[in-house]
Amino acid sequence: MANIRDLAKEAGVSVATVSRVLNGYPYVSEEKRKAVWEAVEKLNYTKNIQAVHLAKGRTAIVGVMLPYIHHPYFSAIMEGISKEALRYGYQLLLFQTNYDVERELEALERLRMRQMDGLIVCSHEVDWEAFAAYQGDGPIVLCEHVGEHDFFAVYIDHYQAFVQALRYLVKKGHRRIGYCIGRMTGPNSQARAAAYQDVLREAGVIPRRQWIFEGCLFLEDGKRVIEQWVAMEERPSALLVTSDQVAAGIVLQAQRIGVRIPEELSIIGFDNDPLAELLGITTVALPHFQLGGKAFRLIHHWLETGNVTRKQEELPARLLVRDTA
Amino acid sequence: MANIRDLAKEAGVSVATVSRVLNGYPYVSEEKRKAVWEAVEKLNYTKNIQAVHLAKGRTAIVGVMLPYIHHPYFSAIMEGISKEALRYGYQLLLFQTNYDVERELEALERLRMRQMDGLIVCSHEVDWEAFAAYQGDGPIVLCEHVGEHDFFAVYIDHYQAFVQALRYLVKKGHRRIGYCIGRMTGPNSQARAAAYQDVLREAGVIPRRQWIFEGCLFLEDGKRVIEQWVAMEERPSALLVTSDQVAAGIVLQAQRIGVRIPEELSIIGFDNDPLAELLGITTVALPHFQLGGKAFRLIHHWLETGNVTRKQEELPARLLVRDTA
DNA sequence: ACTTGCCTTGAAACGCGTTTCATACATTAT
DNA sequence: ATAATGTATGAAACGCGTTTCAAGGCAAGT
Repeated sequence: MANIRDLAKEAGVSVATVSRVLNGYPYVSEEKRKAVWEAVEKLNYTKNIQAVHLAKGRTAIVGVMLPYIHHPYFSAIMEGISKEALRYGYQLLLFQTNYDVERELEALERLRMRQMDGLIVCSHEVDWEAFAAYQGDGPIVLCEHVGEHDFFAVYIDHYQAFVQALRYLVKKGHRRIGYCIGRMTGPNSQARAAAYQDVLREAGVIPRRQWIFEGCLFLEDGKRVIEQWVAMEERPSALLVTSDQVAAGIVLQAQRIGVRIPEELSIIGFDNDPLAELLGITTVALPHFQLGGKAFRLIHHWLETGNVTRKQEELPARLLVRDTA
Repeated sequence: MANIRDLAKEAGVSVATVSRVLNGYPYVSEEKRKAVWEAVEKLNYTKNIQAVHLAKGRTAIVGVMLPYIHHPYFSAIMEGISKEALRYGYQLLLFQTNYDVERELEALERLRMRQMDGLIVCSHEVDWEAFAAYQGDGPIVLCEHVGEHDFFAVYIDHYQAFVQALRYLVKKGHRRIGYCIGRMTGPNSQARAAAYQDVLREAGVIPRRQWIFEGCLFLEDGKRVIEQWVAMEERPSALLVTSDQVAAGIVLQAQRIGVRIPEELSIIGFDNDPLAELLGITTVALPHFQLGGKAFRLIHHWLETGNVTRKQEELPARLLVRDTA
């Protein structure tokens, strides 16, 4: 593989001049410019991007940490990130963590090793101190509510979103309300748990632990939930379901086994997945795609200018009433 | 940021010795080894991975080219790739192309620039010559049927899969058969088109151009298809739908607008998405996850050993008869 | 005629970890 | 005692593009 020095020799100029030509800098005579391009052609030269990265000290790569890519929620955020990254000529490095703390730390470690210029965290399990420890190593932007923690983030106010949906159910007369969630830890989940406690207390209802269904991420989980629900002695009359995929699973399986929705069980999903629309599922619409886009733009702006105006940005969620609640 | 020379000075050894310690090579006295680790601690040193990449000439990064990540088909392949990549300590660089030839070429160009050690192509639009032109720049593995073309690939035989499903429909008495597909170009699509021609001709039926629905990728497209179907004068009695997402869209919308499936219209999906299972959609199960895993293992083996035993590997597809056909 | 300023150009340093090669000493085999 | 091995260690080269700095040339300004 030819390198820049071979080019210089071939074109009869210095490496500095070659570099200038290759990068389109001014102050090179037309004659030498031509000679360099001819050498490029002749030697079939291509830049070694690794050398560029080392020399420049930056890579134009942003890392994306997420638990699973094969989930509409995360792939939608990713799509949003990806679109913007493309626009600004950045590459994306994927860190699929499966919520394994080891892997999350590995991603942070890679930031510190300068494998990428910044990191977007879609969701995490590792504690806040870990992020704090890597703050000096490059921009980190979260796609989750960070509360009191001093991080850069673009997020949906899941507390408010949950409150909104819960109040709607309460107003409709529901008192036995439960919810389905992916996991109990994580900032989004905790905000939701808080909202659940608060609204139910406000309505004078005692929240029940067994009305919270954990591990609800995929369609199949919805099937499981409705089957558990059927087997319960005291059943909730309404469920908030933090993923439309799961909500769809519930609705479809309910239909199969003859549970009437919303008469016997009201369902409010989250995301506004096309599936929810098609099934007429009442849902809280969340702007995942924009979330990803904004997260990228935030980190990009940070990288390019070195400073950021807003540390945090909140995106709206809105309840779309359809047929299931 | 401290570098390896600072470490050497601090520990009172040479850079070569530091490198040996950092990489766990033998032939370093316990004493110096300790001194180096202490210096690492004291100076809070971390390797600059860019320098490692340049020095080693490899990055342990594999690129993945796909049109959209926000689609179950591709995100499932990605998940398979990702799982294996993690296992072997590789990073993944995402190239989302949207089937834009420019972007596909950009990915290939990055391979040539050595941004990554190899490239996995999940689906592409660019012509075969383009790939051929980059063959010397690193391992390229396709996740599509490559036919006569001399590339490395792991794929599902879509011709056979289509034949299988079509013959089933023919045997069931269908003569007016159509299909839904993402796009007409691309090797998988062409294999399917060929199968469609062949089986219909074999059954003595004339294939009709208007019974082929293009641009079918997402759930919403299914909705569109069934609406078009209703408006047709001569309707097919059965549709092969190359994505369960689309098939689900068809089935659900059909249910809404009162089209009886399979009585009025039989549907066979592809993928065996959980959604298909839940909806009882007859489908051709495709092992996407394994496909991704095998693609990664193939490229990995190639990278590590420099040679490959098999150039191509075929994965099976099998028809799962459920309720819609 | 002389200063100021812009255009061109190249040598050399820089970013930083890896690897090769030579050297020096301590063992073990003959 | 001598040759043959093995262990330990550092200097220097290497991978390769970018960037700084100094210098020479030339035209416009005074």
